[in-house]
Amino acid sequence: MDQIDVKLLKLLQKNARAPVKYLSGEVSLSSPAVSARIERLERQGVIRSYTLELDPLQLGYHILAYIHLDMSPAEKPKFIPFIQSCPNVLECNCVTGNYSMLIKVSYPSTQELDSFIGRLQQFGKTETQIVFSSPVAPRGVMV
Amino acid sequence: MDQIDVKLLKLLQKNARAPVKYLSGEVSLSSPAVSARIERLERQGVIRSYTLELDPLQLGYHILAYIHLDMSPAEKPKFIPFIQSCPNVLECNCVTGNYSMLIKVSYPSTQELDSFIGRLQQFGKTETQIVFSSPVAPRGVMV
DNA sequence: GATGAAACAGCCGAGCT
DNA sequence: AGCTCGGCTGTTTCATC
Repeated sequence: MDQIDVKLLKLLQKNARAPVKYLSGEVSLSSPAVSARIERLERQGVIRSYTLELDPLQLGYHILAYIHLDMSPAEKPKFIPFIQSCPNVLECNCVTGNYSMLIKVSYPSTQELDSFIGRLQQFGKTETQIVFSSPVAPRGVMV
Repeated sequence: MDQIDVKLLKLLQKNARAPVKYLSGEVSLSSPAVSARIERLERQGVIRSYTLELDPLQLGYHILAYIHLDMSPAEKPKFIPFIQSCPNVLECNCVTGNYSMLIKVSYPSTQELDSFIGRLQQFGKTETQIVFSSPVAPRGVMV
């Protein structure tokens, strides 16, 4: 992991479909050399995957919310498979503090969100925060 | 936006570098037809960008945390530019409830996190939750 | 939206430093 | 041993139907 790797990651983060030829010009290396570096970063697992950033609104997801769930540890074995099977769950984190789970969800309307919260309450007490705006839109770590 | 568009988005979400030829086979269309659809989705803004999913740990980011910030609305004009200029801020949302801002950050260690929280406190009261584990790792909306 | 042709990029070899 | 330059294959894109 040297400075050239970092630069390649930055460039690919901006556009994951950037041609190797373009990248090689930016870092002043040959195409095969860049190819080999990218392949290594993939093998090492630094690059987990190439993915899309989509517009939730255009896909009909108008409601973004964070749900805090206060759950007893005994529920966890049941909770984990459940939460992983929910397609609208964008993120679920086990965190410090009273509300032990922090869940990020996206739904077409508050109606579906409410229904989901209802199902969540079998695991514990919830507290929901609706997102109004995002001064910093979700993004990956900066390399 | 028909079912073919949805399928293309799903495939690209799994691998944004998938060749058009492969995609065209999956949806039983010709390459130019698929190319045109992708181009349209880009123009419409459904596809915001092609990006990478990176491993934060391999990049030295060992601490992931959510910070709740209780800020008076008067501070907002100063706060927004500040938070947008912080490279370690992965996300910043304006939410309902007392703690009006929910900020997701990533730092190499608790030391840097603590220093950041110190700077945040000029804007209001904070409450921090460290992430232990992520049963559902951050992901985009499912199409 | 499909087909065929041209341009382009990516891959793999050989030669070089 | 690693990098750079060459040719070859496969993919993308454009014009036409």
